[in-house]
Amino acid sequence: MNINFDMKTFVNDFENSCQKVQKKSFTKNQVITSYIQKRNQLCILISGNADLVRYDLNGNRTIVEHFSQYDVFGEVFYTVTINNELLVEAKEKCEVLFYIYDDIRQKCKANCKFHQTLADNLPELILNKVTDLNMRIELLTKRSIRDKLLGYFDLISSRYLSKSFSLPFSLTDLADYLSIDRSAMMRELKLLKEDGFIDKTGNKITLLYE
Amino acid sequence: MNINFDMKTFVNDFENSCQKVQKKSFTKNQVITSYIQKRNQLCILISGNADLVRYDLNGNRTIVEHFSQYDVFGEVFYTVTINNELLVEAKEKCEVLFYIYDDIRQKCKANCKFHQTLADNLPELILNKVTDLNMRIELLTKRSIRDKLLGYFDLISSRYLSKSFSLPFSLTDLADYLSIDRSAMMRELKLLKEDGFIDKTGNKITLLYE
DNA sequence: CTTTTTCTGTTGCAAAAGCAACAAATTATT
DNA sequence: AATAATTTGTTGCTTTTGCAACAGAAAAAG
Repeated sequence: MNINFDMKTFVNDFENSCQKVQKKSFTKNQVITSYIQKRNQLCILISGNADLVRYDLNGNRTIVEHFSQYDVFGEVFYTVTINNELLVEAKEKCEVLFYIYDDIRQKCKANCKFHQTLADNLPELILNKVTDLNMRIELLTKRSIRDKLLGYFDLISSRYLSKSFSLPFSLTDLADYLSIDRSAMMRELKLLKEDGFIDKTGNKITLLYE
Repeated sequence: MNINFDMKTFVNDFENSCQKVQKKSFTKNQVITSYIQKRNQLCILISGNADLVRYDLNGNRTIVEHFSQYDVFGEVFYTVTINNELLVEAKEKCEVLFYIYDDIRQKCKANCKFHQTLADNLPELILNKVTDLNMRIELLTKRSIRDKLLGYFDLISSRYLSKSFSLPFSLTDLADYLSIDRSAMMRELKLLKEDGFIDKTGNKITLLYE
């Protein structure tokens, strides 16, 4: 991320933005946006957290991405296919800014600073998403449930700079995020405990290795 | 992609670029670049095709991405972790342009048009990568080998606008790309044939449904 | 043109993961 | 505070996937 760009300051300056940017609030379980056709929407999550969820034809649910404060999402990042339904669902009370991508790229007519700042920092913003997605791919390409779990725990651990952390997901959601069966995952968690790799109380995990 | 930006024209104009951009050639199986530390490298594949390959601690090989003409890759897109070795390997004779990302973003001192054009189109370039990665994630989150294969075939089919196509991979590589066991994949391909979903001769596939 | 190497196709067996079903615990709702 | 809904934890059984090994085909190298 460009060191001159601070999302917090940027977002707090919303009052000075132009009319084209919309700010909306959502309550738990509400659909923030659905990816249906090319709408060129770019969204910034100001508060709360939300999931990008896909429901496929077999009825499987996948949590494609998990968003928390200042994460960026929206249909610009996606080539929508016919076989799935893609929704961003609020997991709790959320506030979201909605942009039209073209207003960022092809210069907002109002020529406002708010759009301009975002345009200037767009490459880094999207680049961050690329590295996130690459980490996600690294997780998904792991061959066993055990490796997926340990890989995910390592990620969270290094993010929180601690061997002990609470999962940002329910265990049910974690299984949908790692794209594995929940009961098989529970079994593996138990084995990881028994084998002395982790400690687990509720959704609090402690890594016992390294 | 911005309609004003044509990668082919851009790349052919290389002779007029500044000194900072390097053009290198590679032969089959050579390592084009390895992702080791933050080197802020951005590369454009001018000709040939190459794979981004990861070797993990268990000795598993994963083809993280497959690159063909005008694809963009490099360490800027990756937060490198300790547990893997990431290499871009030429699958055949390749020509590659090497940029330093900072020269694109923080304006090349020579102020050359070549860097500037890329800077202007950087968001779309990176955005294309995001949508590619999202498609990749969609494949990897499929729950069975069968669904991964069919999902991949659909992708190629829609890219070539034909129900019949040659795979851009060897079957060995395809398994590493889908992150599944090769022999299990071969078995599933046979079943797909027997069940009348596909026809297959060598690495030429024909989809028999829809 | 011959040899070496890599890739394909196949199989039996073992291990891992998925499915279904249920009780207990926890969290939401009225 | 009582009830409903969701999540957690568990298990037996089934299915899928992975592993290992090998022969034949194809491709690359000498």
